[in-house]
Amino acid sequence: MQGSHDVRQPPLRADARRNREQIIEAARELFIRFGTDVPMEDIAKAAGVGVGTLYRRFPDRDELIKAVSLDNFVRLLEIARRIERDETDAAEALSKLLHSSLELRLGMTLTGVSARTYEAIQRSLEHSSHRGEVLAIATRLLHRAQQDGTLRKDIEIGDVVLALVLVSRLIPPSDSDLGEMVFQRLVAMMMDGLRATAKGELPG
Amino acid sequence: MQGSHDVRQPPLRADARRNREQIIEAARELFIRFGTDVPMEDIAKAAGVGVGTLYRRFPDRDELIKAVSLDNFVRLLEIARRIERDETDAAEALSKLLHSSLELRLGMTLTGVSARTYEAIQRSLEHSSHRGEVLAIATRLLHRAQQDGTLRKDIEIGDVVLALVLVSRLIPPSDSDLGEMVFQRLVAMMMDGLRATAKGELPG
Amino acid sequence: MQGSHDVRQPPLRADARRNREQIIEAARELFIRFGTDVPMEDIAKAAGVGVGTLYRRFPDRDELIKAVSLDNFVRLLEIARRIERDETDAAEALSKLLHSSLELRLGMTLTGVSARTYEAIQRSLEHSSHRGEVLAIATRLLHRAQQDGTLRKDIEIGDVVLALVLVSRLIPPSDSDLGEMVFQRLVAMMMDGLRATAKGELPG
Amino acid sequence: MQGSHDVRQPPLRADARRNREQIIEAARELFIRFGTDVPMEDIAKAAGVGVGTLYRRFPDRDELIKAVSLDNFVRLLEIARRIERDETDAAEALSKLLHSSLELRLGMTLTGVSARTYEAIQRSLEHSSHRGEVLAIATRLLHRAQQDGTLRKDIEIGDVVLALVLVSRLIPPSDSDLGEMVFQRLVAMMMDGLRATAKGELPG
DNA sequence: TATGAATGAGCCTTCATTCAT
DNA sequence: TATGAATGAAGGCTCATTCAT
Repeated sequence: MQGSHDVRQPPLRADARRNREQIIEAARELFIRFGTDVPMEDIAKAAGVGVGTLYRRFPDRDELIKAVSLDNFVRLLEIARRIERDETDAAEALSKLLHSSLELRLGMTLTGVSARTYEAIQRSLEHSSHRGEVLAIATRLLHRAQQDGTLRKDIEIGDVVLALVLVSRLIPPSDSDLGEMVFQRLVAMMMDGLRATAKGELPG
Repeated sequence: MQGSHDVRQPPLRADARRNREQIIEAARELFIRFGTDVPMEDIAKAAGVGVGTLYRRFPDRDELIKAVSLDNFVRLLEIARRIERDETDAAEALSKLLHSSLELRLGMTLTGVSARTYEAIQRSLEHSSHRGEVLAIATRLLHRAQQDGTLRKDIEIGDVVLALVLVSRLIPPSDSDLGEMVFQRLVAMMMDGLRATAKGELPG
Repeated sequence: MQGSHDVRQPPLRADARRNREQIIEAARELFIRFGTDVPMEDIAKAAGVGVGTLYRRFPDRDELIKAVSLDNFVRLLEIARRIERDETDAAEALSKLLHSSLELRLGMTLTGVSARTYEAIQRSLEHSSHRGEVLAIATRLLHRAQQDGTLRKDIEIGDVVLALVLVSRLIPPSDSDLGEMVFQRLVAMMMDGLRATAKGELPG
Repeated sequence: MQGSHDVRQPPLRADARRNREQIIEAARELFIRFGTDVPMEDIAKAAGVGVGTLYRRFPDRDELIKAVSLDNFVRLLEIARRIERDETDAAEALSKLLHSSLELRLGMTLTGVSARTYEAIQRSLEHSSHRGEVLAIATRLLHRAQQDGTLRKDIEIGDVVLALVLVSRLIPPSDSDLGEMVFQRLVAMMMDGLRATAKGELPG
């Protein structure tokens, strides 16, 4: 699955395709830094195109958000597959997956996105299919780790996902190395919370 | 919380004071639900006053955000003091503090707040003083818990704060009981990550 | 019914009311000259207010069109009543009514108004009530004229209305006196078409 | 109508010519239904070509309007000639001419056409030549009818033209048969207004 | 030559803030 | 002092027109 995002459309012309990718790239960047309500014009400028081009490709802001979000999942899926294939220690694999999601800022702050839009995005076919596959991989990893005895038995994949979403939503604290470090510690702590040695009782 | 939030101002008349409180209350509510960029007019309406009144009290949006944020810390400080006084188990106390912050949605999503503003808020005198006191309490609790051997020794108060901010920033997951439960599990997991039994090495 | 256009609203402040009237006046003028799709900003400017004010009063273009249209009918109703009261010759009265409608450009070209909007306007309560009253008067006049034997018996009020709408939709041929004259001749001709002496058979 | 509408151009290739005609046809259709300010892209799509092709044929919207309008007159002229040749009763011939214009929606609402453009169109050579011929025919018919004593003597060709423009500008009343009927009655009434039996005095 | 992508000007609308009542 | 009206800057989006493929 290397990339054809559009279904049932005549393939884009080479230049149009390049534009599309630049727009998504620029949008991801700006969404992460300023939230999903940055001016469309800024996105267009960052992508090196006019607003018109942006709107031709993505009829409105929601479509663009959806596209960026989908693109994120496409990348993550690729990563998840590689991790599952290459990493034998299941708990370690899960940890790597968490880190990767973080790097993608997968749960970028969806500033100003209405609940309706959010649901729509989630429900979109391709989106949910990719998400489903990533989840399937994560679930397999979790189960293996639980059977290995490295992760506690009373957690479910939902707990992992929530942690992930949560962390990735953190506004990057000024891009500094310090910020990076803070992230790392946090993830490490959370992983510790997931381990089999943990003693607390989980509610629910 | 013995009252006058403003320094060096003649105390407000009773009705003016009531207005001020209603505005802060309404703003907190709307900030949590829709982000800090809700229309000022909506806030005024929710508070039952005209925009003019709102602006008389808070010269601009940033002032209002600052005020709501400060008000949050005032409340939290009160809670923190009570917890420290009443709860003998330090780790448990820290856990309660985490939960309370959560309930206040302390780190309400500061949508659209520029980094500059954010810093300004943080630096503001009263603000930092309250925050400092809460932090001091949390630090005492952490140290006690570490000496008790209930929390691991390689964490610092910053880790706790980050966890706290993080969790409190969660978009309220649709107000349902399920959402509540999800919260609880997450916090429990994080607490487990903080415990002395945890085995991982923290980076940094 | 001298003028309170808003139902169930607190009465507007004096200045606001004046603005409202100026806006309607300006809009009527520009709608007639350039169609109902003139830039809102031009209307605001012509009314001597900012766009914001215009939008505060009329949430969107359709509301403005509706208001202008209603205002037209309010005026026409007043005129119709006076004519019915003062003019004893029924055919002459009808002719005068035609001329008045014309002067109001009652059927100003509703450029770019969607069918949906158009219907909505027609259906609006106040609108249809006013229109209904004008129609009632016109119908009475027509019947009287038919009994007098001055107007032909095979026409109905709908024929008159259509003629009226039609004529008033004519783009004013460059405001000249010539244009005025042309109008007059046309109406005269149409009246002749309505008279009892006419010999043609009407289809339908 | 022996074909080349453009003067002093090499005749178009067969396919180009077909494109041209399809565009004019589509434009007429859309102009009538939505006014002359429909998006150019819609016209192109309806004609089954790309916008580029449309612009190659008609450098801008005004040219297209002019072309459609001219095409209308070309057709009308043909009709007028046939009517004059075949219909012996002059008043009846005039009536038929009115109806034909109506069917062509000759005076389609020139939404958003600036006065300047409008004048330009009128003045254009071919346009005025065709219009001139139609007018000449209409004038001959009018005179004949006046001498026959079937039409009143105080009207001029301009009155007829105005009536015609007027009627043809009617927004197609929802395509229904009822709408058709309404048209017919109106034209009949106007013809009656033109007849010699009419008694009114025309101003001017 | 035909196509449809890209551009950007222009209008629409919202809303923070100011100010008359 | 409280209110809500007025302003205008800013961002959204559309579409006429140009231009690369």
